Amino acid sequence: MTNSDIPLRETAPTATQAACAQCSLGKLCFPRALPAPFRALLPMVQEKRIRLARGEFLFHARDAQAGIYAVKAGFLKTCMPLPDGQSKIVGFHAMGDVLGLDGLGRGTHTTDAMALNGCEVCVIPLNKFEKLLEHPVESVHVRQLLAREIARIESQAAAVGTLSAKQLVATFLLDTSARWENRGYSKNEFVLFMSRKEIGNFLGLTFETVSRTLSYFQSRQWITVHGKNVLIRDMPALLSQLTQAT
Amino acid sequence: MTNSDIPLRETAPTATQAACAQCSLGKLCFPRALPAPFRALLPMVQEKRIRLARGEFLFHARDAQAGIYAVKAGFLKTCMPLPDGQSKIVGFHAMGDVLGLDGLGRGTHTTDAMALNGCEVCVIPLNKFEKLLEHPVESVHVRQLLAREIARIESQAAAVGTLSAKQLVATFLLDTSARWENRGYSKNEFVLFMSRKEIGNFLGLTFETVSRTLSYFQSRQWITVHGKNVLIRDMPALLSQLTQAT
DNA sequence: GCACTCGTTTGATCTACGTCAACACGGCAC
DNA sequence: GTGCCGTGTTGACGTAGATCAAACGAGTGC
Repeated sequence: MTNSDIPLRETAPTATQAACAQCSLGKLCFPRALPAPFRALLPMVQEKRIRLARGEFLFHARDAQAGIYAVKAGFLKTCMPLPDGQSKIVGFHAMGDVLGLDGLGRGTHTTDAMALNGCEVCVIPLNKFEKLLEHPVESVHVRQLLAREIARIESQAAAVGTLSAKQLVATFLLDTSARWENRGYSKNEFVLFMSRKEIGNFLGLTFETVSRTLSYFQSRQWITVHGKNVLIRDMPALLSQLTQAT
Repeated sequence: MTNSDIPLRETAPTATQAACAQCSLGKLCFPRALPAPFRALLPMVQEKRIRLARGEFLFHARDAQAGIYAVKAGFLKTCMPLPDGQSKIVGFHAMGDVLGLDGLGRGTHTTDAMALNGCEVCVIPLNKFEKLLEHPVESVHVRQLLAREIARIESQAAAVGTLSAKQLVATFLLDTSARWENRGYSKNEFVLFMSRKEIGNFLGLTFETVSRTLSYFQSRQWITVHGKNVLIRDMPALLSQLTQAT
């Protein structure tokens, strides 16, 4: 719990820092969101990168928390185990997302995190993360990350179990579109990085219903789907679904 | 953003501090969870208490965030507005709960908070809250509150939209029971402080289904319900519902 | 006392979505 | 090429829970 042994500003540049500086994540990435004067902190927090193959786990629920993770490349899902042995996907995560914050409360994770394809993830070990948090600026940043996560999950929780299948799938497409747009890609044309089954699990629907609903949207010319490729052709029509009575 | 003008430890005891020291919330309350050396901070953070009548709002979604709230007495619900004009209950809150954390991310609330009955709520204005957070111990405490909130909502989101009505209502009863027990009351006999309609909204069910499910549990002698009064007579039977196939 | 409202229970029916099942497509091994 | 397997689409049918409806009890005002 002492913070006197960390030479905050004096740390010399290292290979890691250089790597961060060149990182394609740019301002999306968690450490990079630091204001310029605090960039020198980076070498201290970032320990290593992990590569994960499709299906590998970044962490498991009930694992002692090892650290905080920033997704550099690839896609992951986080799943919450249910009492009946099933498990439910609570989030999809892409480049620039931060994972593992759920462990800050109790020191153990509450979800599993699994790679959906080849992934590269930066790891900040927990003890280094704690040191970093002694810095007020960074502390505020993390609090904002946590609060935004609360807002995101709350709105997800509100949607599932209230909205109809059409509303849910429309919401999902629009959310995915917005995420791609935020990352500088087209908001109208993108590739889904998860299967119909995973979308269904996430939305509380069966994969057949997801498939049928996508087909329905396509039959109305609102979208074009070929496997995982999606082209949005009528965004307003999708938006109007959200306000439909049923 | 300066922190030099706050005489942290020198503050003399005040009426407010005395009030906190005698407060019936004890260690449940947010400021009281501070370790003893930091109790002196209290007079600085707690500005006032608000009284709310049934149906009054503590804050609205999109309000600029005014502060952080600790429930001293009574019950509240937080509701998230949905795009179709409906609104969904995302949480019930009782004595000792902290509200308003969702606003830390963007500075505006994402939910409405409404009193379910007569309430008394302690308010920590945001600027004072920020000052308090400059203290590392308190900063950790808030981070834990946030992380727990994430875990709570995540597991709620996982349940709704996946579980059957019987599973949802059983979970709800068991959660409510655990909350009462945490506060030092009986875990087998308690009073629901919300209507069937509100339970249904929270769980993603209609109030008729909630009512029918409670009647079903009663017909099996697992519980006794008279209006809002609940007596749990067979906790294991309720627990076994959670692991039922359907 | 009566009238009125709101919350709750219970019954009868309807429907969105789940379930089961058949088939098509694409990638991969060989 | 052929066979296989995982993923996706589409159809037929079943059901959990929504919807519609009626009746009851507890409050509240007068």
